[in-house]
Amino acid sequence: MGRSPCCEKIGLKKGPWTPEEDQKLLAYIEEHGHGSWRALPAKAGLQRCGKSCRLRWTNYLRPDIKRGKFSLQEEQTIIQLHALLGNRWSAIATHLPKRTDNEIKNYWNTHLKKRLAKMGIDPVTHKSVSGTLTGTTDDKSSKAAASLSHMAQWESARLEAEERLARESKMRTAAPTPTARHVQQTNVPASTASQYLDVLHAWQGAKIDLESPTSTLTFTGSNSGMLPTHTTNGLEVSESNSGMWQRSDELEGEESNWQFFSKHQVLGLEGKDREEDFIGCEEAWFSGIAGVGAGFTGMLLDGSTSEHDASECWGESSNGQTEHGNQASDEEDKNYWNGILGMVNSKLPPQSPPFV
DNA sequence: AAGTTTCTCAACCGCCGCGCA
DNA sequence: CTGCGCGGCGGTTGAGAAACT
Repeated sequence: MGRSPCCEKIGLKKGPWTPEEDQKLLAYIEEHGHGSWRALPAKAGLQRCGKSCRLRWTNYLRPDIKRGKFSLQEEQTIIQLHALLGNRWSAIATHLPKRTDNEIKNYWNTHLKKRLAKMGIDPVTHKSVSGTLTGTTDDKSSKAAASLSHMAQWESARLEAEERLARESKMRTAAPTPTARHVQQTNVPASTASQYLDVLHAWQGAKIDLESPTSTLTFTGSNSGMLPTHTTNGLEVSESNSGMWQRSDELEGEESNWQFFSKHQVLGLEGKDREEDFIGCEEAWFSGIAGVGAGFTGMLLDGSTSEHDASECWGESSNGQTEHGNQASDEEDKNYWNGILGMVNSKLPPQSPPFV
């Protein structure tokens, strides 16, 4: 098409932004909004192209950005969503408030991908490479993988529906805010919520139809939707090996917010900061969320493998070297895992069967 | 202590889809 | 209907930092 470049290549600065440039950009946007990115640099007195300004703003200067280490919960969410969505970083970012797609992409490429690979999980397919991970059976693996595939298809359809609804709502209302893409998928106008819900109901319905051998879903009525509850081999807190999608109706009145609750949240471990001494639990989670492994719950419940596998996960040191053979012999590790189990047990609803 | 390798992440590049004229 | 401009997205790069030899 012979399109012109996004900006004049000559005379524009590239590379790292200086504090002065940041200040200029920040001051301008705070006063005027960004408006047209293409026109912004000249107005703000910056020798940058609009694209560079937009990137700097969205990835760094925006006030609603959370920086620093990813929490364990965020890591789990990223892996879960990547298994469902693939490299759709912007879609993944909509599920991680205050994180940018660029940051998530970087974190995946530099940390999570390597760790999954190291554990014998293909970071692309999220399937076990060897098929022997954590002693899982082939039968379990294939069923879990099939289930995940269904979920991926439905999540994809759901996202498309959300995008469509967002577009429709945009047509009906005023122009969206500059950061609309970060809002559009969670906040749905009441006028379109019913359509949105159709998709979500179908999504939930399909999950019922999946007839997972390890999970059944029941629904209890709520004011405007369904709230899935779970019974998994008599344990009510685990759906498949991953977590659960839940809708929160109480947040914004008529607005519906769908949210993925990780297993740790379901189990009552949410809010625990990622600490060095939490790596073992983290690794256990990785084994579970692979979609093909025995799962965190499985490891905890399966007496024949639980402590062994958990200890192997725990054995991974911070320098990235997997210390095979450093098993449950360490008394500290035992205490640690007992502590985790105790925490899990203490946070379970009274009617839930205890871990053994 | 110095050189080399590896890791991290901000920033860039190019393509794509949408909206407008 | 078509072409163009723009914003957004995902892949990639490269400079600096950290780790290793």
